[in-house]
Amino acid sequence: MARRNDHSKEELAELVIDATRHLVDELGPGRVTARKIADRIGYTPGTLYQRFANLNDIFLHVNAVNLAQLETQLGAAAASAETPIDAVLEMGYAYLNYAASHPNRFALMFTSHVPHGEDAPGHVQERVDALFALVTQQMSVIWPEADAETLELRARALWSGVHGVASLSVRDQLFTRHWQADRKMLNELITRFLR
Amino acid sequence: MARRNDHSKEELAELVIDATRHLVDELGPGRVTARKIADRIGYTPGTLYQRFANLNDIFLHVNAVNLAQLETQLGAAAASAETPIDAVLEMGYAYLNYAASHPNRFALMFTSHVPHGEDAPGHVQERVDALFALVTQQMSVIWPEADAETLELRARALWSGVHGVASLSVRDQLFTRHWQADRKMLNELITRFLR
DNA sequence: CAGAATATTAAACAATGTTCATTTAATCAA
DNA sequence: TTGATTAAATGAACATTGTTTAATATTCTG
Repeated sequence: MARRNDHSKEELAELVIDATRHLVDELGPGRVTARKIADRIGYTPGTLYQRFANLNDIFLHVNAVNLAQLETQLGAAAASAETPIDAVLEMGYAYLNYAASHPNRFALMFTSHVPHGEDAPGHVQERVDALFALVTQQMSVIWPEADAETLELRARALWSGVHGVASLSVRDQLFTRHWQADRKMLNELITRFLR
Repeated sequence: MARRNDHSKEELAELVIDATRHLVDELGPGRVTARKIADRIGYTPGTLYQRFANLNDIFLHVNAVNLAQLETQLGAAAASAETPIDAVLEMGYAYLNYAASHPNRFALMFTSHVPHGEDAPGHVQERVDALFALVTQQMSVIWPEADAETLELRARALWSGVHGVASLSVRDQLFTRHWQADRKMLNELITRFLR
């Protein structure tokens, strides 16, 4: 068998990314192998390397997709809020929720060894920027007189905090058995910061 | 060659842990292999598996050592401060500093896939607890009237935030080119929280 | 319809974590 | 001082990994 034009380049790339996405969900980042991806889409491992530089490259593309998805969820959460403070809170909960619902995706994005080299899809940085922008936007409502630099700093500061809670929570490194400790901590962190 | 009593069980275990610690520093968690560890201490890979269940087990022991070291540094930072708020700030800086100085150690502790199973050295949880305790302690000075549960929650909330800044900073995921952005963010986060 | 271009494969490579029978030295009993 | 027992360390093997590449078979082009 060789050269069956079952899929176009773009279709194949999407097949690979999608299969990898699901494999990551099912097995966790560390157990996703080139052969498993190839198996799932009905190709052989070698094929992957024509569209992607290596496995890491594929993971980066998966991250881009997931970040975009996360971004829309955060956007929706913010949109449903009445006040800017509520918006940030809701976004925080949405973030926590995403991490809890898709721990493996979250791990791939933030707690796996996926170095973003030159060949990385520029999308990733853009997506993270967009994420921070959502927070900055709310803060500009809370502090209308603050300059851009201050807002950027504060947004990143608070959101890093939110990220910290989510990170430790997914990895069960909070070591507390309070019910919904992560949500309570998030509430504490955000309200004290924005007050 | 076989059975040369060059080292006792305990000595050998320490040799392994120490060699792994340095290899992690030099190569990053992902590039440390059983053969490299064995090479460095002048043994063969098989030997590692008499003292440790597997590579992951070794990593967990390395984490325990590193956590203890981090703990002493945070303790020292707090001790040198005048006020409790300063103490938390200094601890935060020390945390950030440790992450920046030893990014690979930090990665192994928090951003690598090192599942802590049953066989895990209980030390790890105890070390994390001790770390949180350092923060809680300062907060009990700031809020003398607060009950234990509130303090625990607040300490974990703030420290998760600090951890978030450090995490994103080590991985260059803050995507800002402000000079010492991480330190500024940390200051913002802590002072606003404790104010 | 011949020939060029290319998508896909299959096989190979070195390196990985881990296991285990074998070998060698140290320990113990006499 | 022997001989037998115990245990430490080896080395070879295994399956699996990411990645490369020559060969293959199909589609495209003239």
